[in-house]
Amino acid sequence: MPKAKYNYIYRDLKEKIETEYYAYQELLPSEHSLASEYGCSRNTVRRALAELTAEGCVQPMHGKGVRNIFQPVEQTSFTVGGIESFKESARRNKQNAFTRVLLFTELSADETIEKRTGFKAGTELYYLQRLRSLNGKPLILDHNYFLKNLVKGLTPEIASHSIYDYLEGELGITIATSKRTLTVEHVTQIDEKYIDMKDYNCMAVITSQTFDDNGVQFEFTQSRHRPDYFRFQDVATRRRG
Amino acid sequence: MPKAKYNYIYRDLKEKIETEYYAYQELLPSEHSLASEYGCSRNTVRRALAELTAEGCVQPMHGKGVRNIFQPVEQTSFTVGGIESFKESARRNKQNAFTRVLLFTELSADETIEKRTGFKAGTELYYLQRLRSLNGKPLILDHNYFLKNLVKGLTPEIASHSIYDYLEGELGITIATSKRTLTVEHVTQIDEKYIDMKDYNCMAVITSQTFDDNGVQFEFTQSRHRPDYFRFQDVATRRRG
DNA sequence: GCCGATTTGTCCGTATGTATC
DNA sequence: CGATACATACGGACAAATCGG
Repeated sequence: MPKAKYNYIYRDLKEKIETEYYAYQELLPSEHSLASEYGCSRNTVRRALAELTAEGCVQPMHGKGVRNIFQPVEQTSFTVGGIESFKESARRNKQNAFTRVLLFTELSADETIEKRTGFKAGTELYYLQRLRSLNGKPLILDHNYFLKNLVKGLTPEIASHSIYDYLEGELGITIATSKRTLTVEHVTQIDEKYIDMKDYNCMAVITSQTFDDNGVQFEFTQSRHRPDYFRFQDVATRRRG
Repeated sequence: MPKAKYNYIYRDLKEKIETEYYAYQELLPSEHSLASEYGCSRNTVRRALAELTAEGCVQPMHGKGVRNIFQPVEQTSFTVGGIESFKESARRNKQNAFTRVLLFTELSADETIEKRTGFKAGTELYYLQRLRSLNGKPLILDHNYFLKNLVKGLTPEIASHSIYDYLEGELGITIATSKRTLTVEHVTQIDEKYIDMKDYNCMAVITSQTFDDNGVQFEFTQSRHRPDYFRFQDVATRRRG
């Protein structure tokens, strides 16, 4: 969708990196030569490189060049990364996804909910519980709160497919950022009721607040994963100064 | 240390956001007016804003303005974020840190280690086990592998203080990026020997490969945290296209 | 050690496009 | 419609780091 030139260059470079057209640990062509290759300014090349740097695909070295440090990740379990719907994650992890809606209600936020979710008391919300299965095995239990004001006309039917498709496709909501916290918590009775926990007494828990492009929080979700099918990946860069 | 102008602007804006000089959900001054305020070009302001955006502090809105969406995080447990030494994390979390070196050896990587750590078989490594305590309670168990070639002259004495201080201060190594994977695993005998696990039978596990500014991996670490004192935070942005 | 060529890092001024109000 | 705001892109300038001769 974005017709931006830097975005095209970003995708092109990324493909050449992933397919090892540029070998691992090798230097990419200089910014100057990339600029003439793509017929653009050096700034535009630099912008594409900045994205690749943020993803940990390349490493720019002052005075030397830009090194390819991309390594493919193993995809054994269910890997979580950026903002994705369950469907998208499942497709990326090449797994068969199924969602069962356990609970679909509406409620008004009180002070307890405000403190936990970030929604002001009195706010009208949808509250859902959904059980996610991969290849037939129930492994993830989601508790979702959606802002009724913004996420209009939500139904159990939609919730059993993809709410994100509905938000972005039907309602024209632009999902912008998501603040996530990852913790490990004791299993609950609800967890044990729906998920075969084997001998684990803990769950990997992702809680997230998600905002649209107006800075309005429209979602709070707690996503509880069985440990052996959970993997979260991240590339961090060291902050100097 | 970075005397870059955009870095100064970034820090100045961040402080004004954190201290609510700019209120939550309010718009910042326009890029144009910030540029004249700081006596710089609009590009330089935009660069500072881009960093704040990546951190989830602000949200730029096309045609409208830039909204402050910073919310302070609760710091009850031990929160992990960017690349930090244990000491730095402890200071940020306002906790008293103590490190005990359980094991300090040298070894040569075999194929099992290569597969797990990313160090080629035959590579000479330091292998350490360290127990981390917060406010007197042992809570974290680290398994560290360091490249002997690069991390010269490591001693148990240094390992009991801060290896990162040693790397950056004494050896002049620049820490660049770290690829991290977060999983939840069963407790091991070693975990139970040193850490009071209460009734948890799982640990929050961060495994990380860390690279210097030449793209050379010099560290592989597995950091095992007791669940109730573990918290990982993250801001993700939705990728379009 | 010095010098010059190359490469990335920072910054500027300007122009144009697009969305909002 | 015009004014304002952010988004993209260009070309140029100089600084800082690296490397080879």
